[in-house]
Amino acid sequence: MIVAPGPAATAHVPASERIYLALRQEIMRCEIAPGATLDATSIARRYEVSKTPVRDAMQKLAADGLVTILPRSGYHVAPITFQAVHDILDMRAAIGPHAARQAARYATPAEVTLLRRIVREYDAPLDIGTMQQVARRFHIAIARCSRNRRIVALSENLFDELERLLRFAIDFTVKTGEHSDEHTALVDAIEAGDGERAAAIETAHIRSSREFLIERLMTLGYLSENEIQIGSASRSAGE
Amino acid sequence: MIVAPGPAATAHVPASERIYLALRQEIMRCEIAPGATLDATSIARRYEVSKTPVRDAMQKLAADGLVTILPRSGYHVAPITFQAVHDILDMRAAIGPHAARQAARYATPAEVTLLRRIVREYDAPLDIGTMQQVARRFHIAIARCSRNRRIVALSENLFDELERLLRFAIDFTVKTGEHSDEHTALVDAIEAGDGERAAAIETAHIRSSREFLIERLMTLGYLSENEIQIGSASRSAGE
DNA sequence: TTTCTACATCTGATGTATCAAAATTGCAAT
DNA sequence: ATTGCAATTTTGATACATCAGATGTAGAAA
Repeated sequence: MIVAPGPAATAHVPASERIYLALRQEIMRCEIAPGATLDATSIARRYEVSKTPVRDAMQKLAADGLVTILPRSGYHVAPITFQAVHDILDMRAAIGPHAARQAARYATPAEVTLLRRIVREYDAPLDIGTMQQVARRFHIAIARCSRNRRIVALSENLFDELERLLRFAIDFTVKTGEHSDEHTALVDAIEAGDGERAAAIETAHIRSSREFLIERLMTLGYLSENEIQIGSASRSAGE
Repeated sequence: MIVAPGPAATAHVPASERIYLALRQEIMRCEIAPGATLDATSIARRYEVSKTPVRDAMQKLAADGLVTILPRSGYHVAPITFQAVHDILDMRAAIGPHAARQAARYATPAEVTLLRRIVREYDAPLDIGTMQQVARRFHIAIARCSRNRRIVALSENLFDELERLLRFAIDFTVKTGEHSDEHTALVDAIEAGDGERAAAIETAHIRSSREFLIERLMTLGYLSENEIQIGSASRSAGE
């Protein structure tokens, strides 16, 4: 029962997936402006395919919340609103502490080792961009420890979207070096199996992170009053 | 101004939406068995449309997590696994208390009134089915108070899926009459603006709800060991 | 006879080209 | 300036073609 001479494991390039990934990346990097209208036909031309896979891609993007589909009208990439930023940060505040608490219950020694390895990456001075990447991996690793696939998927989604929303607001060249202690303490709590302490640390961490980001947005002129609106007037998204 | 003689206000029946809703309902009511394979062609015949809207519907269902798409292979309705039940209940444990806490911050008097009206429905003796409906409306009303659209959407999704997962396990004719106090206390805390108390009550509530459901599942013979598996062998979902 | 492998077939998803319907846009007329 | 109509644009749907994977059959080896 050796597995044959396998010509590599089916290197499928499911076309619609290609377009989905490509568009997703462009949207996330804001190479396609928030609020912009997407024309299925021209996209189909650009990627040299028909419109059907484009439709599939649009559906997937809509599922991610990256585009909204107005029936018989058009595909719009989600605008950046204060509401959206708030929702995401608030959602992290709901998920993060819970994930930390569950991680304290379920994390294996191997997983704790992985967490420590990630934390160590904070030692080097990092720009905000890569720091966010590290933070992303760290928190998603914790999410995995929670033994809840939904939480993992949701966490990934939140980080992705947050990255996009902040791309407008953050100067990615800024250097920072910090947080290492906080993260170490969190891993310690997880290793000790102290769920409440882990949750508390994560709560504080997310709160400070949230305040940092909000303040930064306000400093940079977004969030002037209590409304940021980059992109089309958000059609009240209906029911 | 006046909306024309309108043949009814554009009773848009966006075909793909029709099929999506129809299939969704069938899947949720387990009229289509968990783990079953869906044939796009026959579905297209059944609803007298082409395959394209069926594909769109499948994408949406996949986004809801109700079907999994194996590329070039088939559409399968999600099997019922212990993991799935666990994930959903755990997710509620993460979201619920946070929503309650935020509701305590943001709820308007009108919203509190609405919540009290819903709680009052518990006074009459209800079977489990309608009780779940009431519980659903109650918790979603709270989610709305949190001012976080994601939390609202996620809550709705969780309740929907939970309903499906439990349809196998619950005897919907059982009568129960309870919980009214717990819910009243929760609304009181929200009205008083006491977020921590609201969150604590919700935590306890979800915990007892969870235990009730798990115990019920075990009593009924599901969850024999620590695995329930209705439907196809869950292809280990990769990655 | 049994089993394993190689081949052929068949099913069903994926993609293309085309068409129809609806909405937005621009123009013209009042 | 506003309203109504027509033309363009773009989505939504259909029918058809293609292609990968699953299934079934037959033949060879044990």
